[in-house]
Amino acid sequence: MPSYEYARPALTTDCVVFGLDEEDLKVLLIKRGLTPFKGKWALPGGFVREGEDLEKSARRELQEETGLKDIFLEQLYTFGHPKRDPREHVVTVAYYALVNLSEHPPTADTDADEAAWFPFDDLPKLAFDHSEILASARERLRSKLRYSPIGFELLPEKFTLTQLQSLYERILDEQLDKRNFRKKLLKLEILEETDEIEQDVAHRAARLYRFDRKAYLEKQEAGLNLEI
Amino acid sequence: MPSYEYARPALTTDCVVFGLDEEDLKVLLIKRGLTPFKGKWALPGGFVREGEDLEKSARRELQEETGLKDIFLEQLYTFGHPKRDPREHVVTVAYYALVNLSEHPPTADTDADEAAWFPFDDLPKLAFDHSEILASARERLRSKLRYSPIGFELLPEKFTLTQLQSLYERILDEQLDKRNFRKKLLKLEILEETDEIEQDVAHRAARLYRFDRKAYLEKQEAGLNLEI
DNA sequence: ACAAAAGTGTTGATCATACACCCATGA
DNA sequence: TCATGGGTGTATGATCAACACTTTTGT
Repeated sequence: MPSYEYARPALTTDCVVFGLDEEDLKVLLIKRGLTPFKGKWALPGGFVREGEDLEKSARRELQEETGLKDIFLEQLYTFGHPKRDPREHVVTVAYYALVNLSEHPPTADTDADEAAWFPFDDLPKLAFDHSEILASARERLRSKLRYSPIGFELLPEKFTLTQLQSLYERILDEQLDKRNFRKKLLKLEILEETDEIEQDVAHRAARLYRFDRKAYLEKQEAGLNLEI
Repeated sequence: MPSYEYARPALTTDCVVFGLDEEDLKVLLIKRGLTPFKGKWALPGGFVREGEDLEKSARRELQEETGLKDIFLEQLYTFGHPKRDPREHVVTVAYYALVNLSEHPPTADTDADEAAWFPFDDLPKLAFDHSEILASARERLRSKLRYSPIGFELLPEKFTLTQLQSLYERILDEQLDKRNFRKKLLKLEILEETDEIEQDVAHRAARLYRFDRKAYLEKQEAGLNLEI
């Protein structure tokens, strides 16, 4: 059955970009310059080109629309309800990405459209089924964080244990015990203690740690359980 | 940016159907009747039609090619490498399905092609990148089984605890302790004890249990951890 | 009576949780 | 010297892993 017997749905990629600052878990949205949903906020994304790899497409669109590149990106789910785009049947392969907000300030570069960070808990109405995609990405982030050290992607290279705990608390949406949290994370032996401390704080400065990717990969290979 | 500015990749769905019998974890394959890979074994699947929902498409192809319907089916991952199909760029949304083999005998109905069950550990060379899709489905099955009671989909409605344990052992590929396994599963309270026992065995007959879907959903709602 | 699998409890080790105070620093 | 968050240990209960024998049934 050759493909040209039937009309094809169109194919896009969309990307849920998460960032974290002192206040919130944030999401990067772009303001649409074109119909449909012109002027509405939406996920960055666009049509996949013939011959283009899906992840490459997601990364290309992300860079064109928000300036972001070389960031953590993982496939989320493919959404294909025939009516999700009012024009025609458009299937979208959704990705989610994590960035360190301190290196990607509140308003990113933009190619054509306006881009801005929104608190996840205070989002505008979104175009298409993008709210659904966002909810699904939020759920994935939560569950993935429980068994995989992806949180580091949201932090600067060097961070304090309190920053890390706060990240877990805000993403998992539950309070954690300080002592137990530290014990557990240090026991994993995937954090490297640096000899630096945080700067410019009006109290005792905390030690800075760094994620030890190599140690993590070795432990993962060895089949160790790295749940938090 | 309207979709017709660029040529579109084609879109298919493919389905990895797992079954379990006394011997093996098995996979349902079809023999391709058309080029490319004519005569080679492949996953059941085919082109998504304009206006057709993805999951519906996967189910339709599955029924057309293997006769299977109304089975557990879940989206796996979307594979889109531009060269995965030698003809042109074809993106496939892969699903995986679980069936109770005792109700779907070794050779299924077929629409156009030949369909047959193969032991997962002794597969023929497959068309396209279907080996990769299969490996990915196997991994998903393993990890999903650890925290979700999907194993019941592979068993008859009523089953013994030994059957269930054997299922876990074969999918997780590790030996489990009989007493601990029983304790753990019974404590979850998602198994309903029937008043029947297995028939025609040359030894003491085991009690039959049934998966209590309602109890499971309630516990899941309540946020209980149902890891094995 | 024998072969085959069913069924059943206890113990020790490990892990998770709960919890409160002193310390270092800058203002 | 005060305010702020940094950093630390222990005790209790819960959970997990290891382990072997008796029971039931069919042949």
